Amino acid sequence: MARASQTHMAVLGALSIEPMTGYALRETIRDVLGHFWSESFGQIYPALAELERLELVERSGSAKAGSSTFTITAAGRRRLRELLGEPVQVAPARNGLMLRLFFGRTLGVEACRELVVAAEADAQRRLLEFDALAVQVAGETQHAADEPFWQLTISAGRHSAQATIAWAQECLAALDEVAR
Amino acid sequence: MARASQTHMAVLGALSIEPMTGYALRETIRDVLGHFWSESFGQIYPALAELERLELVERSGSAKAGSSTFTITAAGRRRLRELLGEPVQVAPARNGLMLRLFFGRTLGVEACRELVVAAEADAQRRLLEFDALAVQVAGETQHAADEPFWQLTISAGRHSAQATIAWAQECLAALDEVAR
DNA sequence: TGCAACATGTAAGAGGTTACATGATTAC
DNA sequence: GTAATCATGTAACCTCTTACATGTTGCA
Repeated sequence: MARASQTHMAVLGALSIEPMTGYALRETIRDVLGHFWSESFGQIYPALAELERLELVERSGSAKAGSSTFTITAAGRRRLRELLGEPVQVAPARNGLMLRLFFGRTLGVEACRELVVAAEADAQRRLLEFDALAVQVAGETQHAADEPFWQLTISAGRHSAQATIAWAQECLAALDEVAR
Repeated sequence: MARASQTHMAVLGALSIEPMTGYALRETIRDVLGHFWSESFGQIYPALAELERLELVERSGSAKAGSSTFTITAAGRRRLRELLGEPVQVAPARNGLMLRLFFGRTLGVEACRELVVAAEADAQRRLLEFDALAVQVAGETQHAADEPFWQLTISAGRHSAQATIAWAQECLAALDEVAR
């Protein structure tokens, strides 16, 4: 059995919702999974070719004609279930903001403050996005069976953004203490 | 000017606290920066060689002798300040747990529940770690000037863990609704 | 004496991004 | 007609991890 591929999981997953072109696949991943997943063109097309070779997806219309739609096969759905059941791979932590704050004495209090303010603003923006997204998903009646699961991921984003905002405010108070 | 390197930032940063061997460097990064940063051996040694070539660190004792200590130079400290001042690079999001929950209808409610329970347990464990870490850092009088900054990163970890716990509990309630 | 931990490095390869090349279709 | 968008793919390159090879030091 081929080894687990996270890209295959994302691509098969997206195609399990509805058939689409490679281009639309990328847009869907960016717009729908964007707050917790990403794939680039350089990954998507080779993945589709590989999945086609394995008969996990089917292509209708030729690539030359400018546009071909990919549909997940029954074997593809089985493979998707298999991939989803594999242990979650935790990506090694790499948080550039925390690295800078850790060396805050060298970076300087003012620069730290700016980074924290920017992080808070970004979290506020994300919070608004999640609010809008939750309403939008709730209104899509054609995906009613998926909706509760999708709301879980939106809720996770919201909790994360709120935590960032609370932390940032605590941070700014602490940095005031340091500056004094 | 050489382009920004995140690994150089982490290595120079760690050496700015105290001189050490490559091996100790890896242990320090894992134990001290571990909850928000990681570097592997395969990155650290080439980075040290490159930094030595650029005269940003100095090696005392030869590699052949089995052990050499690396010390940051004045130019190294300047370079570190420069690197810390560069814009934070945001890594593309890749959250395997969220991807699985998003396709929860295919994965199944029970498997989702197990993933969420595991995520909550992990967050609880991290919370205890942060509590211990905060006390430990507060007790290290030799790093008094760095301490407030280090506490900021610990506080971020704590907020993040707490958010995960709150989310997980909400999640389990929502999954009960779905299962019913 | 032999094992565990300390220490340094290299090589192979997976995985991923970016830029480029190319062309079709649609809207103005 | 021409610009923007849709669409497919490749190539170069970079980063990072893993496994391997090698040797030293301390200690039970």
